[in-house]
Amino acid sequence: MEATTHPSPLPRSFADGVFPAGCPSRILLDHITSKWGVLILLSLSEGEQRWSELRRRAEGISEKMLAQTLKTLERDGLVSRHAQPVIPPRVDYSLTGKGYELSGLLVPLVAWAFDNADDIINGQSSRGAVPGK
Amino acid sequence: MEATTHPSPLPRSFADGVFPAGCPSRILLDHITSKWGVLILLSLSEGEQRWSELRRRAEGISEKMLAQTLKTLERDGLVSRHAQPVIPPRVDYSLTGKGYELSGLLVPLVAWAFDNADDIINGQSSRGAVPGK
DNA sequence: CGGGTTTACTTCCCAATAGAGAGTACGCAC
DNA sequence: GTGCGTACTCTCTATTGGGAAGTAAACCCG
Repeated sequence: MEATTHPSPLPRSFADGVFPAGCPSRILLDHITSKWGVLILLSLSEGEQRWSELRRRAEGISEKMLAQTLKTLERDGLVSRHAQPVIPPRVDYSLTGKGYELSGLLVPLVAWAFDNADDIINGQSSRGAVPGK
Repeated sequence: MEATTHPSPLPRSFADGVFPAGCPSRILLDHITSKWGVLILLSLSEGEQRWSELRRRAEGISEKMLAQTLKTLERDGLVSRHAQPVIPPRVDYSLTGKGYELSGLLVPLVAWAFDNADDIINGQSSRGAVPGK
């Protein structure tokens, strides 16, 4: 269906067969497109923030998931953690270089979702329903 | 790399407080950044494909999740479903206009993940481990 | 002409995962 | 010494996802 030409040429690599299950790309993709991963990367793209701030901004996240997501992103070298040994504890999180690179790609995606969300999600009453969702 | 300035100015809307849990943007974002949603949108960005083709290309997906994901994306108006009443059945899926728009934003993200995956995922032995993952 | 094959699903069951909420450590103000 | 505040971790339960089998109906094979 070459009618309109594709938005951008894909590297041949995922043209056929996408990429194998369990390969590094899949793993990384799962981390950064995870429900909370996106929100945290997005939030951090505004600058350094501490735990409690992130918790507030990623509204609805549980502490368990915040901890887990941050740990994963830190391990991936996308966010860096700076803990000050004071009491009560204070830990600041920020994006690394790679994290910023990534957030630059994430932002337009989220912006698009934001712009189109109302159109798409509301006014879908007569278009066939998925049971659970 | 943009040392200190942000990659792109975010709409004020998600600058503070991100967006509320359960709002349309969140729902849509969850659909399109879901593990399988990304892969299917990406695969379809190459053109119309039938069920069995998608199943093969999104390696590792279960039939249940393929059905569910396609249903969600169709409901969101991102993919369109064209069923031919033949036996054995033949159903073709393709992106809608909005779907193409979206895939144009998704592709660079996936390409980035693809390029950085090896660096990031391999060679992370000494950097602290997350239990399950 | 009976049986196997093919395709696009749906349903059921169980394992894995996410979420809610309580628990913890520690210093400080009162 | 009681209580607060922060950044976690732990445990228990709710939700979700994968695997496999089931289904319909035209076709090919022998």
